[in-house]
Amino acid sequence: MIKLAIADDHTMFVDGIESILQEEADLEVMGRCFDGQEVLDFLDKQNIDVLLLDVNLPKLNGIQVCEKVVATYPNIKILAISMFNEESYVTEILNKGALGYILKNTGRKELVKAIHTVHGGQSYFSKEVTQTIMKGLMKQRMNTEQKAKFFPKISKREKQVLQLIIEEHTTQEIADKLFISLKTVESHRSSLLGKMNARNTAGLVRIALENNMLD
Amino acid sequence: MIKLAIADDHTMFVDGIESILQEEADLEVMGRCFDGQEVLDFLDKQNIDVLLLDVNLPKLNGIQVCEKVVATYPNIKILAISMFNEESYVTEILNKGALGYILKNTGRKELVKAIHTVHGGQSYFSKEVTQTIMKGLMKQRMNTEQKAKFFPKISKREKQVLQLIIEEHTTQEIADKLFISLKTVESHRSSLLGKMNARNTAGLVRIALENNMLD
DNA sequence: TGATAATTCGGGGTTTTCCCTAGTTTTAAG
DNA sequence: CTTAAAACTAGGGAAAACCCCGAATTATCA
Repeated sequence: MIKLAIADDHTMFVDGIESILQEEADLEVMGRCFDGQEVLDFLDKQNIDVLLLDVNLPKLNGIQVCEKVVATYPNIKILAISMFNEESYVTEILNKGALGYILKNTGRKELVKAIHTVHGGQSYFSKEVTQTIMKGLMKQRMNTEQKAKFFPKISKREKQVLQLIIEEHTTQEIADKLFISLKTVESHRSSLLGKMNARNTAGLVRIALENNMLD
Repeated sequence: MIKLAIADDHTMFVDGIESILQEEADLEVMGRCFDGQEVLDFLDKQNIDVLLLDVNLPKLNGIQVCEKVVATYPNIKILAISMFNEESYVTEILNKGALGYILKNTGRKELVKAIHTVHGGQSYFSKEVTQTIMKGLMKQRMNTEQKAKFFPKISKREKQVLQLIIEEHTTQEIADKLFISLKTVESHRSSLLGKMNARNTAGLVRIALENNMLD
């Protein structure tokens, strides 16, 4: 008997998964959690084998939850479930110790298979996710310059500049606010364009907002 | 016995709903559709009472599907189901003839209740959705000046330009794409800045993304 | 300690965006 | 049907953003 917990903020979805899994004789859903904090509280009291974890959770997101769970309960296998086949999501949560990553458009058979695979200690990915991971591996073979384009690691100062750009401040205004030269801010802008692989300010703002790069 | 069909592109979600509804004696799921076209094809062959319709469907979206279904099969009650409590979604699909609108974070009890209510010809909304509708009504009571400030009505052309700006195209590129002059696009940009109360491109993108002004 | 990244700044230039004005066409309302 | 508002079109000039070059100092991490 594999003991499970489901963490997703969409009740209907949790209900659905639970119904599906009830029909499996060797699977038992022990708990349902609707945000990241609930997951941690639940694991405090209950022991489980596999955690079905949505990447986009309120309060603590799936990545943060995954990190904490892996650190505290290394025996729990984590299967990430998400609407989005986003490389950043996939790589981040896998780096934090999740064993599998499946999309919400996978069928019941594949879901059950994924749970069994992960429970056995092996990793499992949806077909689409595998492609995404492959793409990620390709990038790792690239040199640092190219890598930087795909994995935006922006510095503290760059983040400040980015924040002010998004708040509609001009380069001159940003320079005044940060007590640095106009040219320095331009330099940071240029770095941001390169790192985030954006062509202009519009891209900078879009990518920053879409990837929640602000605090 | 209420005959149902489910239209949603996330298999896992459809499976879940189906499992939930199987436990209800008086509900029967007749069909599952994964995009808008499938819904229309299915209704050609099969007669149902209630259609559970996701707003964000591939090929034909839920709003388009709703319009067609209401026109062709006026007896079918439509219950919209969505991840998003977005006013534009809610009002649009209700205008097209949907009877109810519930979010995917509503529980199984409420789902079943919503189906019964809609089947009886009455409308049903999630609590959050009701608030959204209320907010919408409040807006209608405002004068045009206030409305413009908070709810910028941008024209068709302006929307096209805005979309392309967000996709990082320059003014020249946009002009070429739309077969109009550089100066005309600049003019549209200027109008957008005024209507959306933005100071520059960064603000344009931020406001557009935060308010879901794109299709 | 030694390489790497971050932060700072400058010159000099091109490209893009922004502002103001203004004509024509389309739409909506009286 | 007339008229006003809006949408769409555009030009010239100013401001801002972007690019390529180079370079110094300071942090950081292996």
